[in-house]
Amino acid sequence: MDRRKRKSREAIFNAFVNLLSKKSFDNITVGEIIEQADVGRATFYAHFETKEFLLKGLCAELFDHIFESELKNNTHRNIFQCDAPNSVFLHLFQHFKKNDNNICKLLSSENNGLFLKYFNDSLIKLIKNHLHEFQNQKPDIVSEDFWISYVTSTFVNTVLWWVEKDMQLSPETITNYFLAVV
Amino acid sequence: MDRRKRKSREAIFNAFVNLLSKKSFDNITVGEIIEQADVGRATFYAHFETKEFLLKGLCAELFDHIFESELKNNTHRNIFQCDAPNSVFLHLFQHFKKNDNNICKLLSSENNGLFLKYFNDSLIKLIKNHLHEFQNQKPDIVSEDFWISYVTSTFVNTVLWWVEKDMQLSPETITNYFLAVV
DNA sequence: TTGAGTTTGTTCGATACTGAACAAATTAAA
DNA sequence: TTTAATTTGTTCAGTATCGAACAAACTCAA
Repeated sequence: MDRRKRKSREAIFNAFVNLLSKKSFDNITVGEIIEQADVGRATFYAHFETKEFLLKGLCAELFDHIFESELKNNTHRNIFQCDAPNSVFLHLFQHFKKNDNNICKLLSSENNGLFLKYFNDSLIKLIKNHLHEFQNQKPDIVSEDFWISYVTSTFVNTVLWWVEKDMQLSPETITNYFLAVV
Repeated sequence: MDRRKRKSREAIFNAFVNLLSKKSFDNITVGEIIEQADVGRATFYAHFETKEFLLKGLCAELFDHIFESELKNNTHRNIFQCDAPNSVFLHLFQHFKKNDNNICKLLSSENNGLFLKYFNDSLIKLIKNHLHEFQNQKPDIVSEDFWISYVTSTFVNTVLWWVEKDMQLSPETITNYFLAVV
């Protein structure tokens, strides 16, 4: 990616998450974002159609990172940085625990609907790749699609519950909780 | 200044002073600077003719800040930030004490010749503006030019001596030392 | 409801930056 | 000295960003 694109993109993401740590998504204006990101208005809209797409992009960035660390050839520059563990689920919990870029604020926010939607959508793709890990638990009656949807929503709910309890359990423990129920 | 120019300029300055804190001016290559600054080669040369001009620019930036805080309307964005005291000399000593952007490395470096030259040149302009503070000390025999040169070099030597002694004396004390001898 | 102020999203000419290539100068090693 | 490798400084077509303006949509108090 062109150096300028990468810089603008990172600047906008960083400004966005900084603002998210202070106020809710709905109360953040594009004007505030571009001011904090120190980029022009036209630049913002060259990258993101709307504020919602920015949020979507942030989620994509998170899951890109998760996907990539799976493939082990972590070459491209991503705003999320860590040493990826074996389990993708543990990996995700760890990122939430680290509260990378205040991502948790998005989950526990009053207006988390949009984020949850993206979260869910991205997660489904991830779960599909790891379906084999749950294959033997799947009851024969249910369809695969339903099974994927079930595992995904269970994961989302586990995360929500965990965040609501201020993430007092360790990422390892909550991962085991999740694996135990599905 | 155009947002892009300002950003590139700041990035290059910051990369430069970071490198200066690790190695001497002569051992720093333009390649290293642009890598750390994360800008293209052509961009560097669009801003600075050579590495020497970069150093010159850094000095200018420091003295611009000093001059500006004198005029009290500190509007434009400068890489040096502080609350300016009454005495410009104290102000300068304070910046050295803070070691803003490793500026001291430049003074105590083996190859400080070039920097000292710029330092001296910039300082002369500053001293000229404050000549009235030393006017009653000037012997009648000596010319004004000589007097300026004398005060300037005395200040430079005071700074060098102070830095050499690891700046153990407070900025206030060393300022008084300086004012006492001239 | 009205009107003033804010925010959104778009437009466009001007400009800075990119990336890649290149010859020339410098440095280091053989 | 000769050679290889590094570094310098320049060039240029392609692209992203700038800044400033603008209409349209929205907000909210009067």
